Amino acid sequence: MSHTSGPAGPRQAQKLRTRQALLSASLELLEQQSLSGLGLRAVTRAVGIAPTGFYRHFSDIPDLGVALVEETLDSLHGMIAAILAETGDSEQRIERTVELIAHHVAAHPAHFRFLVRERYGSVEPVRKAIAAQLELFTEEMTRALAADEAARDWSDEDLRMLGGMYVDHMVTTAAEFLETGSDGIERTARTARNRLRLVTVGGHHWLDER
Amino acid sequence: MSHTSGPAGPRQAQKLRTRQALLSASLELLEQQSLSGLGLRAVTRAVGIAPTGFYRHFSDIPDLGVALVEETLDSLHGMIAAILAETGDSEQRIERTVELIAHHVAAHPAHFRFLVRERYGSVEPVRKAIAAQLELFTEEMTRALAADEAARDWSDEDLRMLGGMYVDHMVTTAAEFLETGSDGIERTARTARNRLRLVTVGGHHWLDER
DNA sequence: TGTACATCAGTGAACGCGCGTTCACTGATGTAC
DNA sequence: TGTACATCAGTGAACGCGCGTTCACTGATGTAC
Repeated sequence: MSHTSGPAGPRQAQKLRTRQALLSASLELLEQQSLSGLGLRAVTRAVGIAPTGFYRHFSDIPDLGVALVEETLDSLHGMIAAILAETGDSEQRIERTVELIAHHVAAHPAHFRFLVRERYGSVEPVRKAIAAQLELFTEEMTRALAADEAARDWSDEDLRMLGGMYVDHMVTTAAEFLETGSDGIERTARTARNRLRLVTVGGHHWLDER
Repeated sequence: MSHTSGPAGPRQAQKLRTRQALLSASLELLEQQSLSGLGLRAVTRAVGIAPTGFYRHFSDIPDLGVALVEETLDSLHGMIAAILAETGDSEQRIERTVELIAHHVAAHPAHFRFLVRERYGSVEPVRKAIAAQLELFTEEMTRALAADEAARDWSDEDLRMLGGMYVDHMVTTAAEFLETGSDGIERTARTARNRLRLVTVGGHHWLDER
């Protein structure tokens, strides 16, 4: 084995491909059911390997679930980075934020469905992994807020609360886009923008009323 | 059969008691797993009747789930009524609201766990039933907000958005209380109060910035 | 009130099915010399 | 480069188990007269 990554011959590469196939087949099956109802046999059947092959990659379904969290939250991370990169006045940023959420949800519906469903699901390791990742996003969001001069007199705790509200709002909005048929998208987007506006207005006057 | 309720002899009464036992045993089992993983045999075993007895009360597990939603959301309705009945200035109402949420969650943890877990769970009829009930709460909350003179110039849509934020906040806060060990309760409560304050401040200045 | 019949909540045996896991295996890939 | 041995991703048979559902049933409760 080399220092960090090990050899990467054809065998290793094939193993990775199979692992990836297991993950994406699972994600697809999870559009219709929750992780606790997903069977190892169903997953291997979808991929086209024998049931026992599963154990070469994961010890059980919760273990696969945790791996899915990591894959899935890369999606969300990309979205957050895109949102934070937006410039312009707050109204423009609000509009772009909601557009970006709608776009990312439409591009990766299975990722978001999994995230929303398992966030409070019954598989503890997965719940924990999601909570940890959302925690990281809150920190990232909070740092971005702290860099804004409008927040120079905010306490750390208040900034974190605000960052948490934005992250929560993103997840809630993503869930609403998933539930809404294509005809309700504009109504959902309008409500999402108004909620962001309300929070922003509250933020502008936060220090006045402390 | 009489006009509305039918006869209520010992047989009917016994049937109702068994039905109730099925519902509460299910709720207890659901603290550890999600509805899609709950088995009809596990439920009847917990109650002490034969598996086939289940069908005298429900056609399947999703059907029982929908009945659970109704029972569970009576809890939430009681909480909302108590919150709306609060008087005093907004700071006092915020404090009482968070206290009431903490108290109701501690008193009916299984109800809230079920609600939070199945809200975006994989059993469609249950998801639909929860969404419909939360919709009713949003309307109730919106009517209460509309009665407040501070909201006399708000549009219906904006009031509804605000009502939805309050309902969402309650559910989110309930979920947080459930996830938090007893040592984090005060921290969770403080964050919940601050979020309510932020939304309230935003509401006070909403019309200024329109 | 007493009798004869109807209802129906709960029973228990039986079924076929898909599940997770074990085990010894195969054969292509990797490695040491 | 060639050879001999090691590794290990994927196989396939077998297992015991709990599941949901069917069916004909029992016996207490309900009802008509």
